Amino acid sequence: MIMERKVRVRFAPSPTGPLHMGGVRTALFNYLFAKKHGGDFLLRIEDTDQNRFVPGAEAYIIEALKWCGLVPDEGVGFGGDLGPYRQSERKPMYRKYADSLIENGSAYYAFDTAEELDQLRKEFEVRREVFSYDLHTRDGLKNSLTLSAKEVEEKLQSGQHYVIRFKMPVNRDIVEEDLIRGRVSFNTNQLDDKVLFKSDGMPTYHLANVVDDHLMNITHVIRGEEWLPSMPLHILLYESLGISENRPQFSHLPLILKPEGKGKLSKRDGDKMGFPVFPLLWKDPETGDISRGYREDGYFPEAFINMLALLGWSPGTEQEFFSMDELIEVFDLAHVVKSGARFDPAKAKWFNRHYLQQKTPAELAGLFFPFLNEKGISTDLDHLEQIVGMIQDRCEFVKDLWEQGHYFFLAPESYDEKIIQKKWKPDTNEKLQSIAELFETITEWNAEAIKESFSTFMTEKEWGFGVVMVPIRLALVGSSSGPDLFAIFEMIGKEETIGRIRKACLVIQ
RNA sequence: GGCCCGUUCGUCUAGGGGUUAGGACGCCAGGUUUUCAUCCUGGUAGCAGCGGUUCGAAUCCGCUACGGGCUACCA
Repeated sequence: MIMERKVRVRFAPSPTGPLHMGGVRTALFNYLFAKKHGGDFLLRIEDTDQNRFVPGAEAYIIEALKWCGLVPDEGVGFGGDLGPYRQSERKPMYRKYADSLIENGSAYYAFDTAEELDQLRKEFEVRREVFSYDLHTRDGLKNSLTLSAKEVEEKLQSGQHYVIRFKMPVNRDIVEEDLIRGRVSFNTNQLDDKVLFKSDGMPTYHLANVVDDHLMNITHVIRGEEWLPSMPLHILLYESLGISENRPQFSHLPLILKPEGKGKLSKRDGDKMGFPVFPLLWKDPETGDISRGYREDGYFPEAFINMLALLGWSPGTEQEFFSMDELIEVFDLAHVVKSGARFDPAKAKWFNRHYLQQKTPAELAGLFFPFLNEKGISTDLDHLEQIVGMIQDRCEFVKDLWEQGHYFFLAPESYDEKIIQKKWKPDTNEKLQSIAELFETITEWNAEAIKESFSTFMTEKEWGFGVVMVPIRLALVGSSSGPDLFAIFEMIGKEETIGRIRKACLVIQ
């Protein structure tokens, strides 16, 4: 009986900047797959390119994953027995793999300088061709395939810079069953001799990723579609290294596309259309540029995750709201969509609205409280809870509570001009003054009692409800929207209510 | 240019030989309401095109078109 290996997947970002929401989704799908199968989710930092290192990016990635609830079982910042989990710290481990490839003829030394290769690319371009270091060109270049053993030895000894390239085999069909896409095939004649080991002594992504996945017992590689073209190289690498027996299975996720226009979602789209592209706010350490984040924009992590889960995956049912546990329960690679998905910022907001409505007024009051403090407004939580209960269903974000309820704390400083034009008649002042007088006489100040006295009064005067309600609302709120007016009267109190009505009469003539 | 992947309402998607092609967001209309929003109800709208296989194709195959990705000593 063959025992199934424990599922182990990894999220392997490069710390070159803030984590894109597409990256978060990749992490999410990896996490869901791992948890669904009782496996491990690892975080490995792929920092083999020292030139692209950005300070703070790694900490950002870790914080973002934590905020999203995608906590790794192993990895940088999370412990684990198969570390280090930062590739720069694994540098000494890769050399012997590269050497073994040279030894068995799967790879070779190449001494061509970057300048020489650039020059070649330009020459090819003039002829409208594309230079590729491959079976057609490698025999005419400076490498251990064309140079004598002696020359190679001399160059190596003299410390001349070199890289190690994979020698792509001739005319082999590499066919792989991608767990999302099904059968995908490539012919090696179309593939080039990728650099595996750089002249600075670091492996490239291709070598490091294969070696590390092997050493870390990774069973499934779930990554973005941009990696699909290098899958045959990776498969060949496992084979040449003699470690293909337990090699992982591959799955390539579709990309997240711009809401409008062509191409994949980028930071610019967010700036242009006013939505975040990153989970957390990011300040570029070099330029100082700020990129907004879902967290700082007021999204709940559960809304962000729910939205992301349904972007490129569907449960096959009509359920649309999922907790993380529910996602784990039903997640399935087979239901990942193959085509790229356009991101819809309106739907992200809609998800946030849903999760906000799910919260109790007490919970929301707790979240709103610090926000008010920042504005220098002090109040007590019980009072706040009552207010929140009145305006919660009008909000998508916690910050909307202010937009929808500022008048509970501050008297309006101005009144909507359009509403004045439309609803403030010549006799409105007089009517409001008499209503203020009526309010003076009310001793039991609650919505129900006020409404009763008010109704009686209106009937006596034979005034239409609609004629005075809007002006009063304008006086109290500053605009024509909001919850039940009598509830507002009760909430802001008798003195304040009367004061605001009288003030409006003074200001609006 | 070459290679690879993809294509169902405007958007996210279900559906995998026989369905009135389902849901959600958005949008529109109606209802509720003292206002506005929420909410409720309803509506709008789709199988890229052409060939083939088949009694029958959104579904299988091919071609075309379109979209996307890759094509660095970046990941």
